[in-house]
Amino acid sequence: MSSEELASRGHTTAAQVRKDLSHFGSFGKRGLGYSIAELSARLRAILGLDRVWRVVLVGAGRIGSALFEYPDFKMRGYDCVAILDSDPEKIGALWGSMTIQSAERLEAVIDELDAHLVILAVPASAAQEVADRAVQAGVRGILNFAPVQIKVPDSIPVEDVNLVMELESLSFKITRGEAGE
Amino acid sequence: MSSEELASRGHTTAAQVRKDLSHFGSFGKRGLGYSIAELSARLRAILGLDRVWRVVLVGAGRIGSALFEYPDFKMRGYDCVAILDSDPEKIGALWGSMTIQSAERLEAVIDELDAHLVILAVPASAAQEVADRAVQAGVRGILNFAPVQIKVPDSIPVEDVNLVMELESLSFKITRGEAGE
DNA sequence: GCATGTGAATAGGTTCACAGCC
DNA sequence: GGCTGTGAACCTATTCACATGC
Repeated sequence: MSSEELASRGHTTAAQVRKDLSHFGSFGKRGLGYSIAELSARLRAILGLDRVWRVVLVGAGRIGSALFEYPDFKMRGYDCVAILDSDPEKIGALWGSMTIQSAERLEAVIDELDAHLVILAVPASAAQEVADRAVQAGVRGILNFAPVQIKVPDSIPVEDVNLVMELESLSFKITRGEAGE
Repeated sequence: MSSEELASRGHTTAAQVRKDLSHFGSFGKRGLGYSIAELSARLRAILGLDRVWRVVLVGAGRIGSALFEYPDFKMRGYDCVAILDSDPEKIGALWGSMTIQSAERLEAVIDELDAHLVILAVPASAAQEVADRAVQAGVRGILNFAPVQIKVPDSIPVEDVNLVMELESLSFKITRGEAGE
């Protein structure tokens, strides 16, 4: 496949595709384009997707449940090894074959199960405390759904997903009359 | 509040805050800083948040449910005026005081209720068709949770939320050993 | 011949630093 | 004195265009 075709699929330009890829090496063949199989394998390695990431889900509410049921989740190499919640009503309940455990067990499960990532699907008021404890317990990265900026050491990457901000971005673009995407 | 303090709260620099704000006008007072009340009002107007946006939720699955229950949703000026699904088992069910309607009614509800935005919480296989119909019916913007790039006219902004990509971004940052955020 | 990979040119965005105003 | 608003300097990212290799 040519950089031209990759670009059109990815909402970008051919030059951009080539420049970006060249940053990590030289994967194509001149006159021919890129081999999908090879490109895919190389990119998976670069992105760190050629391994299993063990994930602890904190917060067994609706967002947590939506994530847990997401079909691509396990398929893409993310293994949810524990579900925690602080609500006594929920603790002990089963999601599929997994038992919801007490949020107090956060440090224990990260340590015992050697978890790499934590998904924060808790209320904003609890997010910072859970994040602090997770970092202390040795977690490597955090996916944060709580609508609050959490503070962690620079060495721990955090990705924020804030649904209201996505809607606000739409509002802005519509209001300004900008082009889409 | 000074640009310095705004910066520290927003994970950025004072110069950045001033430059960004200056793009939309001159909201501060020299020697004093910015009035929170005025700044907030001006930014809300710029972002188009000083009005109600009517939203149609398509897909009454777990993601849809998580969104619908999100407390900030209505509070921030987004009014969910209809919930649609194509599953006959779900049609007619109540979420709060709202009845889930047939997905066939998409054009009808957009038109009748003068909806501005559509939230796509449907499987990837259905996303493009729903998007096409929504655009045809006059929707102004789309929030897309389906893990697929939908094609719409340039004049219609689309925001994509892809949970797996957020995790992959974490994987990459951890693998490269980069700093967080 | 054809499409990559890459320097050079360009555009865009961030930081600096200070004049101007409170 | 303090802090904004902004041109100038700087840095990063995108686009161009072509030499290189299949």
